[in-house]
Amino acid sequence: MVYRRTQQVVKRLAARRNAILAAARETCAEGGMAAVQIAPVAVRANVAAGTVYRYFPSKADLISELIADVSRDELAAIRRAADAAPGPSSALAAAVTTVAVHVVSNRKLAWGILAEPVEVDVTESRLSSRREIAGEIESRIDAAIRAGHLPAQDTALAAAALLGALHEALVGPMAPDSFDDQMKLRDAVQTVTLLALRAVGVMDARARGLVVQAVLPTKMAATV
Amino acid sequence: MVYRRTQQVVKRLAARRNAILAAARETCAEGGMAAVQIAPVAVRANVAAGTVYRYFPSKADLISELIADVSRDELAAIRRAADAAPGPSSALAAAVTTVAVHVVSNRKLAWGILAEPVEVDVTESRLSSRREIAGEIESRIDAAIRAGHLPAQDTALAAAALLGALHEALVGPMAPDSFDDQMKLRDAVQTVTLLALRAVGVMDARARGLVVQAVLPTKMAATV
DNA sequence: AGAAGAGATGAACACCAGTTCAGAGTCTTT
DNA sequence: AAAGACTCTGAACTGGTGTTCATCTCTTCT
Repeated sequence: MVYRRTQQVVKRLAARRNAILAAARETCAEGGMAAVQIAPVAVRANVAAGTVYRYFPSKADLISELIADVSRDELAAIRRAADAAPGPSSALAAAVTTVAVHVVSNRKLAWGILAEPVEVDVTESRLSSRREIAGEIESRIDAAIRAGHLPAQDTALAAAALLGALHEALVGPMAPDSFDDQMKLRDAVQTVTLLALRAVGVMDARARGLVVQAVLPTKMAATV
Repeated sequence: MVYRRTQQVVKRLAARRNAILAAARETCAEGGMAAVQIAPVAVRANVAAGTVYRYFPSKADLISELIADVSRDELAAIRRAADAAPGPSSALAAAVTTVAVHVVSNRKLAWGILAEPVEVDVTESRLSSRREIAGEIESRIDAAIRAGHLPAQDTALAAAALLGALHEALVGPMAPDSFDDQMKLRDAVQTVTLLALRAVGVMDARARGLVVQAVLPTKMAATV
């Protein structure tokens, strides 16, 4: 007898897989990576614990996919924002601002994806996630250098440093407990973006202008 | 009967405690925080596993003390370097360079202390460690501002961002696998220090001068 | 409708490092 | 020297979470 998956089943399987991933993402956004355990995620996705293993070989795989997923969305958002900017410097400012806004708006998730301790080994996917984002920033820095807006420099190191600055200032443990009102949040984003632009060599006066332009069009409540 | 600890015993107890902490530190420097487990540390310190619990109530306490210990040394080194500098800007440059050199020279340890996933909860001690170091950097930034060398700004956020940049660029997962030769290491330190100084608003030309001055006197092989 | 393949279930299992504690060893006092 | 107090030992215990698998349910094909 030849059993063949009907279209309906294929769809249901895909939906389940997505439901599990979505459940993991929501769980992470609410309680951080520590809360992403098989049992709770399964409950949230309306499946049994064992079912999770029919879709993901192990917890490490589940979390790796989660990280890749979030990372993909983030990268797309950065590209969108940067591509919409009028010039290389604005593009860089827009990229940086986008990252800043996203991480402050979704700190638990960002922290979980980026740095929060996990039992299983997810260093690989975290690394490639960082590489993707850093690569994008790096190419924007590079474009600005080629346009003569920035001094020549080690772009890889600069990109890494920029992201590190954003993360530590906005989502790390030292970041203010809560950016309660929109204004404080906006201030923090502006300050850090300004810092980042100056770091790569944008002149102070020019940087201020770029920051204002970059922050204005950004939906502050953006979801990662 | 009144039992009284003789001086010799007090000394031995203290020595043992130090031996355990030292063993933990060495273990962390070699294998990262993941390697800091009670059994291996006990073996290294030449005591039984149970003995560790006569000196530290739990693994969390042991690691917290380890973090505090390293942090204390680091803070002292930063102060020493900064205080020896001729002016506020040089002091800031010296402080940043010191951190940079220390973290690249001891990456496994730095990563373990700063950000590596741990089973137990050490967020508190990591937080205060960061606060101490960031506070020192912050006050140096503040001094430079008061001296009119830097524009006014949110110093707390700036200090956090600076440290984040150093960490991500030099010890994070994206940092080059190894700064094999002294020259590469020196280059990385210089580049990142330059980036950091520009971030807080030091003019590019001036920043370059400060970096060269700051890097020169630093023992590159410094131990944290 | 019924047989057979595929998917889902969830209780039971396995693993593993932190922690405990009864007994052995060491030091202090009389 | 002997008793009492403190310290050390390390094998056994514990707790919690990822993972498995015998069983059940659902789907496909004749």
